Amino acid sequence: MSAESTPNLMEAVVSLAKRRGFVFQSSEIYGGLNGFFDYGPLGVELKKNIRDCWWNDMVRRRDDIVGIETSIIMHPKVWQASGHVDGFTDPLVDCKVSKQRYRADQLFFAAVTVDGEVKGYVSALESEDTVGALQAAAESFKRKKAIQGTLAPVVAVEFTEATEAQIPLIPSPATGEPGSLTPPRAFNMMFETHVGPLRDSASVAYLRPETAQGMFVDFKNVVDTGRVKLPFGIAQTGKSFRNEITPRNFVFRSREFEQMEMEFFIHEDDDWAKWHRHWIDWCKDWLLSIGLPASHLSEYDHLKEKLAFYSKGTTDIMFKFPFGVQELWGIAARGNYDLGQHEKASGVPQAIFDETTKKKFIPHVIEPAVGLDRIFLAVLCGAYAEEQVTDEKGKAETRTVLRLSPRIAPVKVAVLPLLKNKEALTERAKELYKKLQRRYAVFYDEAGAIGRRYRRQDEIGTPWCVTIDFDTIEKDGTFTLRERDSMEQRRVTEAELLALLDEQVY
RNA sequence: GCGGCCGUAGUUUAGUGGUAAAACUCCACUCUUCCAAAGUGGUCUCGAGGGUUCGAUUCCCUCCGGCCGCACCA
Repeated sequence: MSAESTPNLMEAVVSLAKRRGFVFQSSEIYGGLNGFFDYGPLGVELKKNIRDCWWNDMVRRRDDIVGIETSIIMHPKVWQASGHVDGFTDPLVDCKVSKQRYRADQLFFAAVTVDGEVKGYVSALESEDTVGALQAAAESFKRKKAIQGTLAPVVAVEFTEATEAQIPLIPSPATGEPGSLTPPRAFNMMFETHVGPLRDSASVAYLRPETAQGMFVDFKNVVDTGRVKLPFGIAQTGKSFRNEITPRNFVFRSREFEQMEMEFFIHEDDDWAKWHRHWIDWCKDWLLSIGLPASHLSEYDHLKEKLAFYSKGTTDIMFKFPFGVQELWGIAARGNYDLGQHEKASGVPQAIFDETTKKKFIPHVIEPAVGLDRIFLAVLCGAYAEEQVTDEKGKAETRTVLRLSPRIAPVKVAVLPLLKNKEALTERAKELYKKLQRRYAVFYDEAGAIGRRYRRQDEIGTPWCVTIDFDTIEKDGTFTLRERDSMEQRRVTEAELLALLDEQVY
C-alpha cells in the first residue's frame, strides 16, 4: 500500500463530489448558474457536521460566548453605517486593448485646450500630482501633434464625470491611444432586493454580504439580556451573499455561501494583540481537530499599509488548496470601529459601563471569520487520497479513500451483513443498524461483495465498517470492525463498538 | 468583465451531415464465509436556443456552463 499525491487533485475532488453526491451545480438541468452550488445527501451531512463541531466548540462548550441568529435582510442603513454600500459600488472602467481595469474615481482626464479650442484629451491615474501629470501629458500632446498656440492650464476631471461624447476621445493610460475605454460601469457586490410589493428606491434592501453586522447591531440586546461580561463573544453561522465578478474554484468563491463568524468583545484597555494571537491559535487548533493536515496550514499577516484605517491587524490562516495557498480563516482586530459606526448612524449609544473605572466605553473586537464552504472544500482536498493496493492475486489497483476525521465524516459506521441471502445475518445486521441509528449517522448495505462495499465506504470517508458474520450469530456475538485508513480488521463486541464511537465522535 | 481553450451516460472517453459507442459506476436477480469476484438483465447521454440543410450531436450564430490567464476579491 502506498499513498501518492494525485496529479490533478482538484479535478479528482470535484469528480468525487459529484459522483458520490456531495456537491452539485445549482440548477444543473437548466444549464447551471455560475457561482451557486447545491449540497447533496452526503455533502449536507459533512457540512452540517463541520458547522455543528464549530458551534459546539465555539459556543456550547464555552462560558464566554453566546450564539445568535440574525436575519439575512437587515435595515439598509446597517450597510451604509458599515461602509458596504459605498465600498461596493465603485464604478470601473476597462481598457479593451490593454485589458487593464481602473476605478473610475481614480482615473482623471483633461481637455487639451489651445487658444480656446479643444484639440483632444489626456488622461492620468490619480497620484500625488495628478494635475501636474495631466499638464505634462497635455504639453507632450501639443508637441507631438505640432499644434501652435497657447495651451490653457488643464482642469482635472474624474472619469465618472466623462460625457458619452468624451469617452471615445479619452486615451487609455495604458496605451496612450483613445477609443479603448469603456464607460464606467458600477460593480455592486451586494445583491439587491425590495422589501414590500413596491419596487421603488425607498424599498431597496440588500442580502447581507457578511453575518458580522448582525452581531454588532444586536450587541446591546445581547448585553442587556444575555448576562455576559467582558471579555465575551457573540457567534453566528448563516448564509451570506456577494455578487462576485468571477466565482472560481468550485465552492471556494461562490455568490451564496455560509459563514461562521464570532465577534469577541474586549475592554478598550485590554491587550488586543494578546487576544488576536489567542484566537489565531484557537482557530488553527480547531482546524486540526476536524482533521485538516497541519502541513497545509500557514499564516499570513496582512500588510499594515493595506489594512482599512480602523484595523489594527489582520491575520489569515491559509490553506494549501490544489489551486494555490488561499485564505481560509481571517482573524481581524477591528478596534471599536463597527460599534462606533452604528452608534453614530443609529444614535443609540453602544458603550458599556465599567464598574471599576466608572467610565463608559465602546468595546473593541477581535473577529475570527471563516467560510463554511471553504472549510468543506479544504476538508475534501486534505482528505482525498488514492492508494495503490495489491489484491491477493497480486493485481495492483487504485483505492480511493477520503481520510475524514470521525468528527465530521458524513457516515460514522457502515453495517454490513457478510452475505445478503442468509436471513440470520441480515436480521442481526439490521438490528444493530437500528440501534446505532438512534445516535449516529450510519449506513446499511447488503448489495454486492463485501470488498466492494468496503471500498464504497472508503470513497465517502466512513471511518468504520462492521461486518456481521457467522461467528456473530453462532458463536460469541462479536463482529468484524474494519478500519478505513489501515484496512485492518479486528473482532469487537457491541459494547466495545459503542465505547469507540463515544470516544471518537464528538 | 476581457482573451484563449472546451462542452457526448453518474465518471473517463470514442465517433458521425442520415438521431451514437466502450469501460467503469449504478439498479435488479442468481451466486458469493471478509477487501472493487462471476453470470444474466436493466436505467441513463450529444448543455440550451436559433440558423443553414430533405435531414444537424456534427457546420454557423447567440446564450449558458467549465478550465486557464488578466482584472476583481469591499
